[in-house]
Amino acid sequence: MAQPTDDFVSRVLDVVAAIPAGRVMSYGDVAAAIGSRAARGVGQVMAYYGGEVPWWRVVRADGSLPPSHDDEARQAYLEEGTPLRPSGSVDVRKAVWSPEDIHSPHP
DNA sequence: GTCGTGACAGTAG
DNA sequence: ACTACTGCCACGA
Repeated sequence: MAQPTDDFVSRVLDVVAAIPAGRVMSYGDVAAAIGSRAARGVGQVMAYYGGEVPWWRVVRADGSLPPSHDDEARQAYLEEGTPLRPSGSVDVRKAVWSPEDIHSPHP
């Protein structure tokens, strides 16, 4: 049954799973991509179902990594080649991705 | 059925 | 730079 959980979760997982390697999306961006502002809801979905999607490609609006998993995420960025900043965060300026950017104007 | 909490965002002071 | 409030969603007690 399409409970509110499965519906919201399905959309979040779908968007997160659609993020290509080397790119990242902020919680608010993911929420906006599914037509909601539940940045918090997205984080909750990650906490419960994040094991099924590249949660490390989801970062905070300022590019900061999750306080509890920044170490894992940072390692993944090195493997994916995500633009990192000397501050230890992601260069959101270049790594921010959007479902409409699938065309990738220019790498 | 209400309250509190959490991998958040944005604005205001 | 910081804290505080609000908005949104789901889960646990």
